[in-house]
Amino acid sequence: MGSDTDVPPPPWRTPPRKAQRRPQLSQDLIVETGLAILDAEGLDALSMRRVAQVLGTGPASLYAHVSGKDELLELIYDQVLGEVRLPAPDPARWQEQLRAYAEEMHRVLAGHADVARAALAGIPTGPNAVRLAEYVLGLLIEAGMPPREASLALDRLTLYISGDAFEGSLHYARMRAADQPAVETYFHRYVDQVATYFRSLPPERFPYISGNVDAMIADGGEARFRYGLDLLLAGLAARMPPAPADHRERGGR
Amino acid sequence: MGSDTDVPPPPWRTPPRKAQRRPQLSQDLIVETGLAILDAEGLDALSMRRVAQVLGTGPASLYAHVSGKDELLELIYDQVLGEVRLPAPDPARWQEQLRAYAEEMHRVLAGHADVARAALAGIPTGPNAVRLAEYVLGLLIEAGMPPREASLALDRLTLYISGDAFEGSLHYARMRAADQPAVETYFHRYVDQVATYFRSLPPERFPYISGNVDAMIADGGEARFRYGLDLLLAGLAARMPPAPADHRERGGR
DNA sequence: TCTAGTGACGAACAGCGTTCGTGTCAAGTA
DNA sequence: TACTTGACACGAACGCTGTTCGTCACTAGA
Repeated sequence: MGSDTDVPPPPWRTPPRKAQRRPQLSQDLIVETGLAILDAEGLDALSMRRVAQVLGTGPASLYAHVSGKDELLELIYDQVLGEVRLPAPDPARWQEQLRAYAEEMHRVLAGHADVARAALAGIPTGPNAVRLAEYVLGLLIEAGMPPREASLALDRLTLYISGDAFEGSLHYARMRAADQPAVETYFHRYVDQVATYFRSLPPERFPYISGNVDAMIADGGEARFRYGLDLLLAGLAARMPPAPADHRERGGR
Repeated sequence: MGSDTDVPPPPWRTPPRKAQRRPQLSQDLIVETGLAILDAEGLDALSMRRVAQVLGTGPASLYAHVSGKDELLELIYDQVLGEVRLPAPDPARWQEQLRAYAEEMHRVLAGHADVARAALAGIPTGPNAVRLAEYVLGLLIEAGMPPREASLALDRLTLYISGDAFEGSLHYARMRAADQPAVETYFHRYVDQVATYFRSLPPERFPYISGNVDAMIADGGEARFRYGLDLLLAGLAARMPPAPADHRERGGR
């Protein structure tokens, strides 16, 4: 979406205009800088002062382009959503495409450290969020789902994806806070810690937990996300009207 | 100004016998006070200084009983989880009981303002969280689900409940920040605002959103939560092995 | 009665988001 | 070309946060 609206190179007029005293602050520049800090140092390190410092100015200068930190987070989040790539909708394959959408969205959110913590922290109404909502809504409605239920499904699916990414980002933040070197190292230690705690529970009072520790720690974040997605999609498929509402194919089933 | 070093009312807990010089701080008292502040003024107002102020002391005094704010939030959250009441597990009615569990949990979280924001903010491992996990895990395993899948289902269900409550608590926080008098007033205005925004979108670019605004705002938080819960339960039911013995229902769809 | 130790706590540190008042530069107008 | 205007940059400050240090009062044990 951003590729057709922005025109990055106007080379005949602006480039040599280099006023170092006035660094040409803009909302886009602030958002870009904020996202860079978020990716490099995490959400906890993202402060107005930090953004201003990177831009070589004071925090007060940002408020001419951004109403506050909340708006900055929303803008950053929507910028990230712009990376979500969607195939052309094909309602006949709605289930497959819905899964692809969820996994793509999850992939993008996971790729930007703990940006998901900003996702749930505000109600996203940016242009990219709207674009994604339109896609899912259209897919479900064209597949035959009543609009009211389609909006419910969109809402729940979004909540699930954001919630899972949010939870994952918390682990990421803890890893960062603990100065752990690698993701695998941190995760291994964390899982070990939880497993040890579960095993230490009195078996007569918590037989199911203490007796199934290995089963509880068997699956990682990826498998957990897919399992919940499978549950939601199965639930949706059970509610979807059986025959496609298209005029041509009346399949017997 | 600011000479009011006298603490006017400690209405939550008045030490009747002990000397006022030593207010007998304890972890329980701190957690109780923190929960009271959370309920009365919201999570944003819950600070170490605020807790200390209510207890008539300084913030440094709290650190002898609580390692920091994170631990305090975890303790408060687990205290809230203690309010969840569970019936005796009956695996034959696992679906019904699982729904009851989810709604009870949701009810308790919603009853404590934005305590849910503390729920997702930390990984709960308190005694009450373990108790609830044991209940759900046992219910699903005894109903015939493999332990590994049962732990997946528990994980996803917990995420969904917490995520939904978290989202709701954000609205609560915004209502509080906007000094809105009543919940209904705030919600009505918010929904109106979103609906107006959706209607203002160009119909040729966003036909499904702008054409179904009424359907999108039809259902409130309660209905949305139940719908997602239905999806998850339906997905689980489809994966559950058929009942072992007496009663089997032929699905009529 | 003396001593040891534990918990309470004032003060301070470093950082946060945000606002105010002032300064300065670029563009518009005469 | 000279003047005006207005938007933007920004230093400083306010009030807040979580947390730590050093000290001090008090109580329990000898």
